Amino acid sequence: MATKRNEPAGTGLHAPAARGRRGELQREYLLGVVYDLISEFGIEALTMRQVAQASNVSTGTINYHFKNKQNLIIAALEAAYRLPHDWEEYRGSPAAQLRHIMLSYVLRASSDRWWRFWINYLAYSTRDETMQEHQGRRYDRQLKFWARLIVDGIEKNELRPDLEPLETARQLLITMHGLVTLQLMKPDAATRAYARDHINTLVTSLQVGKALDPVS
Amino acid sequence: MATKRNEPAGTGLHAPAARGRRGELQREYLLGVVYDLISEFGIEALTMRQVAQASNVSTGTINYHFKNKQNLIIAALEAAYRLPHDWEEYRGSPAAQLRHIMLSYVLRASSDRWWRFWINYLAYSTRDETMQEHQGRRYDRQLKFWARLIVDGIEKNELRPDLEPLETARQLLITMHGLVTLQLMKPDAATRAYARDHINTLVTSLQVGKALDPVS
Amino acid sequence: MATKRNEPAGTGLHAPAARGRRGELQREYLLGVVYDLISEFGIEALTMRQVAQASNVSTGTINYHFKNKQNLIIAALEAAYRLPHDWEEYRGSPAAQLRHIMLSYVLRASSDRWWRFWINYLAYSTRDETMQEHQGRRYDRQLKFWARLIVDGIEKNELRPDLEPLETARQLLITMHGLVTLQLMKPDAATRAYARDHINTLVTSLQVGKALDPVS
Amino acid sequence: MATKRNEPAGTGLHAPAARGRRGELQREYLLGVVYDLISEFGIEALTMRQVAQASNVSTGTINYHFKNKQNLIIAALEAAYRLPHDWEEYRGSPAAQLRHIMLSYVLRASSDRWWRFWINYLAYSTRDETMQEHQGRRYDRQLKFWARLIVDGIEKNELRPDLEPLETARQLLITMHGLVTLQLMKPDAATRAYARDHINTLVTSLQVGKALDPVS
DNA sequence: GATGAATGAGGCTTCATTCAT
DNA sequence: AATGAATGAAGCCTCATTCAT
Repeated sequence: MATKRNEPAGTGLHAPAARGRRGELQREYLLGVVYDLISEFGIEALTMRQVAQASNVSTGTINYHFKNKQNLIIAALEAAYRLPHDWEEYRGSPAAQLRHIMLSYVLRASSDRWWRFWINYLAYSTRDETMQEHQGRRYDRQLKFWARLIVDGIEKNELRPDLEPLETARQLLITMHGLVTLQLMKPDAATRAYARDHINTLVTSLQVGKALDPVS
Repeated sequence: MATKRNEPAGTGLHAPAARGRRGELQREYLLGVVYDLISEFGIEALTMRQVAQASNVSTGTINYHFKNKQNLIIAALEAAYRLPHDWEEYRGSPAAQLRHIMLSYVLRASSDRWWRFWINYLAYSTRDETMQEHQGRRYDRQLKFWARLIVDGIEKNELRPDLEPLETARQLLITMHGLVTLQLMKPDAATRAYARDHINTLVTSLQVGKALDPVS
Repeated sequence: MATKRNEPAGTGLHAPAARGRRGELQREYLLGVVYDLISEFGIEALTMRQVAQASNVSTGTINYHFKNKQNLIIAALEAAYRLPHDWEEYRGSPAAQLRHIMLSYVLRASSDRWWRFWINYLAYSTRDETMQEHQGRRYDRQLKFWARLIVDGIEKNELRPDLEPLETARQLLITMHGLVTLQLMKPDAATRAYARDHINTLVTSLQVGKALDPVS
Repeated sequence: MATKRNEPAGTGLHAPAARGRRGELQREYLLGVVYDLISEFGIEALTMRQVAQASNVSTGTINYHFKNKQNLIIAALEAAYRLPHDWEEYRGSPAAQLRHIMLSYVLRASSDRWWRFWINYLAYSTRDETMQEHQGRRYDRQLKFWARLIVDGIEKNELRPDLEPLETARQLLITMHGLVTLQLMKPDAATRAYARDHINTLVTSLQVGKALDPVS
C-alpha cells in the first residue's frame, strides 16, 4: 500500500481525463501513507512531519489538502474502512461468505496492520467524539450486513432456520472482537491458531445439519 | 483514588524513623494521580506538567522520583494492575463470584475509566514489547483464576459438570473482551444494558439446573 | 461594495475591443474586495487566500495582477482614498455641507468600517514612510477643503464672519479626530450619541446668530 | 527601558529577599522588551521569536511566564500604562499639573514611542474585545482623574469657576487625542510646535483671569 | 527532597509566493 | 488570463528535561 513516490509522480499512463484529478490522486496517496504510519507506529505517534517525509511532500502540501491533522486522520480512517479488507467483496454462498469474513478476524502478517490500526483508532476514539460517532455508525452498518448475510443463508437453506439473524450477528461480532483483542494481547502462533479453529467451529455450528454446538 | 494533597504533606517533624518512608509514600501517591489522568485523558495525553499540577507538586519533584516520563508511566501501569479492580476479592459462592467478576465488564461511570485505561494500554502495548509481555502474562493469570473458579463451582455443584473449565474460561474471556470493545464503540445506555443482560444470561446458562442456552 | 462575482465574469465573447479592459476591471474589483476585508479584519489580518476566496478567484490570479501582497495593499489603500466617503459630494449650503461632513465622523454601522480602516492605516503608516506621506498630503487636501467651505459659508453669511478659516478648519479637524478615537476607544451607543451632539453644537456655534461658542 | 541582559542577570546587590522574586523580575524585564518592540515595529509585527531574541531568552521561557502571546501583549499593555508617562506623578498646583499632563501629548523623541505604542494598541483593540475593554476602562479612569484635577483647580481658585469639570475634562481629552493623531499624521516639527502652542493657549483659557477662550 | 525557572527541540498551522498547465 | 497544487519559511505553542537554589 502507498507505494513511495520519489519522482513528481507523473503516473505515466497519459491519464488525460485527470486535471481536476491531480489533487484527488494526491490525497488518496497521502491517506495510504497515513494508514501505513498509524498501523505501524500508532495513531498518537503520527506527526505531520512524519507524514510529509514518508510521502516525500512538504508539510504545507498536506495541510493544503486536508486543512489540519484532525481532518487528515479522519479522512484516513474513512479511507481505511473503504479498503478491501477482503470483506464484503467475497462472492460465494452466504455461509461461505460468512466464514470468509469471520476468518479475516484472524491476525496474519497481512491483516495485522489493519487490526493494529483498528485498536489504535478505537483507543483514540475514546477521547474524540467525532471519531466515536464514526465508529458507532460503522458498527451498525457492519451489524446490518452480517444480519443480512444470515438471512440469506437461512433462505438458501445453508444456515439453521432457528437463528435470530440480528441477535446472532451481534453475538458473532462480539466474539470476533473478543478474539481480536485476545490475539493482540497474546500475539503468538498458538493464539492465532486457536482463533482460527474457534471461528471455524462457530460457523459450522450455525450451518444446517451440523452438531449442536451453539452460537456464541 | 489519589486524594488531593493541598499541604506539603508529611511535613517531616517528629517522624525521623519514617524518613526513608517519605519518598515511598510520595511515589505511591503520584502513581495514583497518573493512573487517574491516564484513564481520563489517555496515555499519550499525559504531560509532566499535568501530573505536577494535579498532584500539587513541582515537575522537578516528579523527575526527581522517577527520573523521566517513561519510567513514570511504566510504574503507573504496574501499579494500576496491582490495584483491586473489585476482582478476585469478592467473596461468595463460586457462581456468585463469577457473575460478580463478569459484571465488572459492564461499563459504568465507575469502571469506565478502568476500561478506557485498558484499551489505551492495549493499543500502546501493540508497539511496546515490554508492555505486551505484561499484558500476556496478566491474561494467563486471569485465565487460570477463572478456570479455578469454574472448577470450584463444579465441585460445589453450582456449575454444570460437563463444562471444560479452561476452555470455558477462555470463551468467557473472549466474550467479555468483545463486550467491552462493543461498549467502547457504542457508549450508550442501551449497549450497556445489553451487555449486562448478555452476561447474566451467560452465567445462568452455566449454572446447574438452568435453561439449555449454551456456553458462549 | 465589491459585488461578489460567481461566474468568470466578462466571459470575453463579442467584446474584443474591451479585451485590454478585462484586466483593469478585474483589478478594480479585487481592490474593492481588499478594502472590505481590511476594514473588517484589519490590515494585517489580510491574507492572499482570504482575498482569493472572498473574490472567488484563485491566488494565482491575484498574484498575476498585483505581483505580490505589498503591491496589492498599497493599491487598495490608494483606491480606498479615491472612494467617495460621502464627502465632498454633498450639495447644499456651505454650513449644511460642513455639518454633513462633520457628522460623517460619527461612527455608524455603515461608516464604522471606514474608521476602522483609517485607524489601521494610521497605525500602519507609523512604520511606513510612503504611507505617512500619503497620509500627510491627504490631511492637507482635507484641511484646504474645509477652510474653503468656511470661506464660502462666511461669504454667504451663514457662518460667523470673525472666524479665521484655516485655523478654524484645523481645530475642527482636531476635534473630529479626537471624537473618532474616543468612539473607537468606547464603541457604545452613548459615546456615539455624545459625538453627534457635540458636533451639532459645534457647528451651530459657528453659525451666524447662534449662542456663544463653547470651550472646545 | 529594558536594558539588555547578556549575563544570567545576577542583578548584583545581594538581594536576599528575592527567591520567589526571580520570576517577577524576569517578567517585568520581558514586558519592557515587548513595549520597546511594539512601539518600534507595531503590535502586529511582534513575534515570539523576536521577543525571545531581543531579550536573550528562549521562546519557551516567554511562554512559561505568560502562557501565550495574547497574555504577553495584554500584560505589556497593562505594564505600559503603569509606566510613568510623567503623568499623575507631577506635583504642583492643579493648573500646573494639568498643563504638564496635557503637554505630554506633544510628541517628542522621548514620548514618541509611547504614542506609537498607543496608536498600535488602539488599532489592534478594534479587533480584540478584551483589549477594547481595557482601553475603555482606562479612558474612564483618566477622565475621572482630569475631572478631579479641574475640581481641585477651581477650589484653589486657579481655574475658572464656571467650568463643568467632567464635561471640560472630556473635551480636553478629545482635543488631546485629536492633537496626537494630527501629530502622527504629520510628524514634523511645525506640527509639534502647533500642538504645543494650542495646548498652552487652551490651558491658559481655562485659568482664572485670562483671555476669553478660543473655539476649540 | 523539593522547587520552579529555563531550555530548545519539535509539534501543528499559516502564508506569500511560484509554476506547470 | 487564470488556475490550483506545491513549497518552505516562519509563526505560535507544548513539553520533557535540566539545574541552581
